[in-house]
Amino acid sequence: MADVTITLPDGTKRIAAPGTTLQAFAGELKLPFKPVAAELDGLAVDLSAPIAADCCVSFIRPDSEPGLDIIRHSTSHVMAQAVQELYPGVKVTIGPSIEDGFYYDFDYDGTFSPEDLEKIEKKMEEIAGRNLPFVRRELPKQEAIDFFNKLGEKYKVEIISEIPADTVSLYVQGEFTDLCRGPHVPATGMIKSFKLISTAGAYWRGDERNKMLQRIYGTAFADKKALKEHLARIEEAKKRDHRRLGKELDLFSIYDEAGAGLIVYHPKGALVRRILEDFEVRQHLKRGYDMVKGPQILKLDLWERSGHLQNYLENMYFTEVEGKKYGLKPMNCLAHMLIYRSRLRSYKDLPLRYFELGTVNRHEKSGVLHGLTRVREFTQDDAHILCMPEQLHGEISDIITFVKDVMAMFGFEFEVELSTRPAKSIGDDQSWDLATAALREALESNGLAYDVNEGDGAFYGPKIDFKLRDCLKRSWQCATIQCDFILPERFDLTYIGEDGGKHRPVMLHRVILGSIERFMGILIEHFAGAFPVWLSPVQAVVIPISDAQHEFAQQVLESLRGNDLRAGIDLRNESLNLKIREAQLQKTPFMLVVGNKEIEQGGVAVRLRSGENLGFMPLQAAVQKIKDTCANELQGM
RNA sequence: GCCAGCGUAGCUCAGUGGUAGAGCAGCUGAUUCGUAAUCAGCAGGUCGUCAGUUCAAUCCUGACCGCUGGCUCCA
Repeated sequence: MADVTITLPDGTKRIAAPGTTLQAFAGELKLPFKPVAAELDGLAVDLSAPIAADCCVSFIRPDSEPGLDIIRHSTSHVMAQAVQELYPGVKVTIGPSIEDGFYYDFDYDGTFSPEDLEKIEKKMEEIAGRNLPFVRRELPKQEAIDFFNKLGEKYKVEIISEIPADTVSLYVQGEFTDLCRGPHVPATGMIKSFKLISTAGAYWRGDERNKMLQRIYGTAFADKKALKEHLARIEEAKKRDHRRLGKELDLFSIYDEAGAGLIVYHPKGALVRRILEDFEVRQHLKRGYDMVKGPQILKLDLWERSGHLQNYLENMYFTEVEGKKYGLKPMNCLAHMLIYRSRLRSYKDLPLRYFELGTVNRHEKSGVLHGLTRVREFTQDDAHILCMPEQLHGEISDIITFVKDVMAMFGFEFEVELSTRPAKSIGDDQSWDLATAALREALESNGLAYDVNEGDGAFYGPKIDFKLRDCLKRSWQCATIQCDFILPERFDLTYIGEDGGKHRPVMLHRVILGSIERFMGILIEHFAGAFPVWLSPVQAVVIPISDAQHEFAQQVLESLRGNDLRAGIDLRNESLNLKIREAQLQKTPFMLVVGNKEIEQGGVAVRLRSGENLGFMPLQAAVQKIKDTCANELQGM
């Protein structure tokens, strides 16, 4: 048989005998790394695969993204083997690699304790030590089903039954066989740097009606050093956790006595929040929104009419006044629709943009609450835009620009998702299609990359979500734009068109920051507590060196406040070093030190929280410096 | 809501079947200081709540409340 020609990534060509395995071929190449698998004509395959014909081959580095993915996936198989060796009778389900690690879900009647994880880890090391090859087997579906049936692995049987192909692939390592697409590392000996992280309950197929399985999370890397660095990074990230910083910076707290998921703002947290809200009001007025304000409770009939009672009941709180039932608002839209309906509207009035910093209450399941990012009472920077269908595209575009501008100013990166009609929803197909198309077009004309989330829309319409990540890479929805043809109909909202006839407006629900609470949480983590100066609760602290400068320091403080700066003063009988240290730990942007020298020259010595010492500045110059910094941060918004 | 772990002083955390400790913070006094912790003394807790087991529970058991990590859900 004729030799085959292999093209390498750099374009060079090699000749090999047909049937040469990739592993053997890699050996000839003297690669500077130990490959975990290869790409054969763009398809990831095992190194044990033979080269049958002319092809392009590139080898996958263990420290590359696809390489780590394969290592983690193989590690999950090793973990499954370890678990089955230690706990006979445990059924395996699925065990994929995920961002930064992997997990495997087991059907086990007991639970895994931290001590169990240690045992499993030891067993995994033992299996790695056996250096068992990962052997790929392909067999007809029915044979695979019979095979797993014999083992009693009913979950595997269920999965195979749903695979459309005629044959499936299995991977065998020693006594352990798992259904798997592959590829895998050549042998368990390549699994060296891993750690089991945590356990969790997880519903089979993610459905809470199904049995809860026992999930074990772990992570794996190409080498021990990378693993150690990863674990250190997580520790480092925890230091900027907003729950921790919220306490350290005395911003807010949550009290058992008051209730779970309810935020109590301390002076500095309340101030930051207020500054954010002021910023929002300015931005909305600038962009043609009108401020409105609805009540916290509205009669039950209204919630029934809007569809909330049918679709949002389990998230709502109710109360009764003089025999009349009321619902505490979980959303702000109702009052906004009433305002629209309060008089006859002309097409010349549209679009109408109603903006409200609306505080809503939602009953969230206890297990989902999380610091500021998932709470039971929060304030949305909510707006409802009522417009003609032909204005929809422009309005959505403007909102997207609004979101982009605000996120850019804070320095956030975000991900975008388009969510379509869910099972539990109201309205006809035509309206849903129209609304979904409008959102899609606006995204595309703005050149935003997005993922589609089928069936994840609100019950009244499809939506675009903008997601930010917290310090531990968890993704949180902040801005959202929801298109709604349904509520205007339910509330019989109309406008008089050019033709003198009645027409139905379209409604957009949208938020920019989302919830002020959640956004603050993300902000705290993003800046590690060192807020931009314009947002800092204390922009400058005056620090006299000793009692002798107290009077002058007070004058400096008054002057700062007179210039609309948020300033504090540290008059404690403590050393300069201590005061500097504490101001630093509080992330105060400007420390204005006052000693006798400064009094003589009528100014302050300026130190930044970066540690940089700017030295003496006349007081007015320091004030101007702070103001300039703020203006610069706000980028003219 | 479900699975697991946790709940000890204001905070961070030790600890034990015979009712508890450290550091920081706090208070008092001394010190009056030049850019990340001055020194000394004092005080501080029905060990999340409620039941149960026990001669005896902060420790063991159960329920509840809350927190943490996930799952489902969601801004």
